Amino acid sequence: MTTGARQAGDGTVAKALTVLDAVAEHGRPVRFSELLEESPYPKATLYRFVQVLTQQGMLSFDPERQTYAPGLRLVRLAHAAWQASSLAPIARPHLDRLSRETGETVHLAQLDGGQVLYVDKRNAREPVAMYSQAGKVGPAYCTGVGKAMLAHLPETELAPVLQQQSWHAFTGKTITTSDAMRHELSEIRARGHAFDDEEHEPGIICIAVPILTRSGRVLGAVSVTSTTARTDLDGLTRHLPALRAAVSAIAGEAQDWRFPDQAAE
Amino acid sequence: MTTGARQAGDGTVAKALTVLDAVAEHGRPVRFSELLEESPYPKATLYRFVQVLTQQGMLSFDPERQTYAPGLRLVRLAHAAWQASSLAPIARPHLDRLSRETGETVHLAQLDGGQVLYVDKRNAREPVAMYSQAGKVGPAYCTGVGKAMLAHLPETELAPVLQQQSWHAFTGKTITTSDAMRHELSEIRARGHAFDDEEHEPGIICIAVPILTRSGRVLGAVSVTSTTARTDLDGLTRHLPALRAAVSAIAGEAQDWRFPDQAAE
DNA sequence: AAACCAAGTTTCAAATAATGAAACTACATA
DNA sequence: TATGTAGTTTCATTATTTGAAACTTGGTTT
Repeated sequence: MTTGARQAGDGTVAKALTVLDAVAEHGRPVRFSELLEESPYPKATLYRFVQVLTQQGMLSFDPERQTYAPGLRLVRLAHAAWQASSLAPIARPHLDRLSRETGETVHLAQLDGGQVLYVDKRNAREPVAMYSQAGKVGPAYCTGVGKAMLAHLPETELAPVLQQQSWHAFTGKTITTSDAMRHELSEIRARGHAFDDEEHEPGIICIAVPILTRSGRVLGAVSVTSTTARTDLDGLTRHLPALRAAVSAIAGEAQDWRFPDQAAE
Repeated sequence: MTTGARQAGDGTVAKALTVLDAVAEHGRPVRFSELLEESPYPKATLYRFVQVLTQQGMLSFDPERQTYAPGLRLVRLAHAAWQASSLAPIARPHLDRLSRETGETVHLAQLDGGQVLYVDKRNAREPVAMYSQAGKVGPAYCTGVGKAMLAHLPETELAPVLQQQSWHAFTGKTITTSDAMRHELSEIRARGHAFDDEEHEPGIICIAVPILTRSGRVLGAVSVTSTTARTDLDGLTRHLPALRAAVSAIAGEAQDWRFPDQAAE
């Protein structure tokens, strides 16, 4: 095994994906020269990567502007990813109903690498959503869905995750230490649901419930979000029955469908 | 010496992406052996590809069941792609409005490699089971959005695309030859909008309008879909004003956003 | 108009990574 | 224990990638 300086020289595919990331991170069409500035690769090498990726549909090239953007092949792949590796397809009808019943914003999230990945979402007003809203990641330590999931992680998984958190104080109410979080998590465990009391964004509050397998393994979480202008934490608890109903329906179907028990790793 | 131009054997990256596609197409976690069966590559080679892709986060591996699924990095990239290179973010409010006004299913599509890629969708108030979801691909020659876009393709792009079509007769009304299609396309061009008269699915009809730049380049298309049980082609034309309004709004914003006259920001 | 410049594209020998048959391991089943 | 199946590793061979530099293109300055 090559320890020490692990250069990017350990795989052509890896390097090409680096370039893909670079384009994606811009969020706007990018010029070749812009990529070149940030790239560790020489002109000709980067040029070839960009050519291959474009030819493969992973990037799209606008010949008028001479700019590169993420390609439509990625959109296609996304559909598959969303279908296959998330709870979203199972949860869809239940989120729809929850959204109708509560009239509030609804989130479905899963835990990934210590972060919260929003896998699906219903807006307070719009009844239909796409995977477009998946792919957004957020902090685990200051969101309702994040804390709901952390509360049910076994210690061996929880410890490293807590270590990864940035503990940035987004608001005055953000929990910013591991110890405080462990206390909060035990309360959430006892209570069965988590709140986000403006810990991430001022004025935004939510109530969240974890999706668990029968054996207690965490699959994800669902939350109902509102604003302090419209209600308060107590007010949110009136959505609990609907929230619990949705979560247990999702858990039941997920169990049958795809997540037989036993933890990984 | 350049060997005879063979198929996709022209790059490691391309081959790896092929593997990605294979996993994505399954729509469920796949075993290594399943991939091996379909793969043109020998065991060791495929194994290395899968290893690299997993290590890179493009695939995720479930060690319990020894299965591969599309990975989280892919979800993130895909989100970026959807945001940056599709019309969806621009079109969103307009699709919402069109959906409200018509009460029917609304599709936003783009052309990708001779196929129709549905990049966004709004369901009808009465949901009808249908073959289309955001991120899915469909045939260009027998869908309203597909024909609307083909009608405005320059000849140099149209010819190869027509050659790629399968011309499978999904229904008795499907157009199944290039010549018939060229005639249909000229009618669509003259008329300004395309119909799908049960050419893809029995009972499903739609009206579609292309999204064009000022210079006439095709960006995408929007359609309003209904069923023969509820209306007919003439009936669909009453949605034309709303459809045109949505399309021209999208075209206008797309022009500003994606094709600015000056690089700014 | 000529000179210049910047961005993008191509070349080619050297360096490197990919290849794949076969051997090996792990685990399940007879 | 024997046998089969799925997954993993090895390593000499082969093909691909690499990147400095030269070249092209299109636009701007002198």
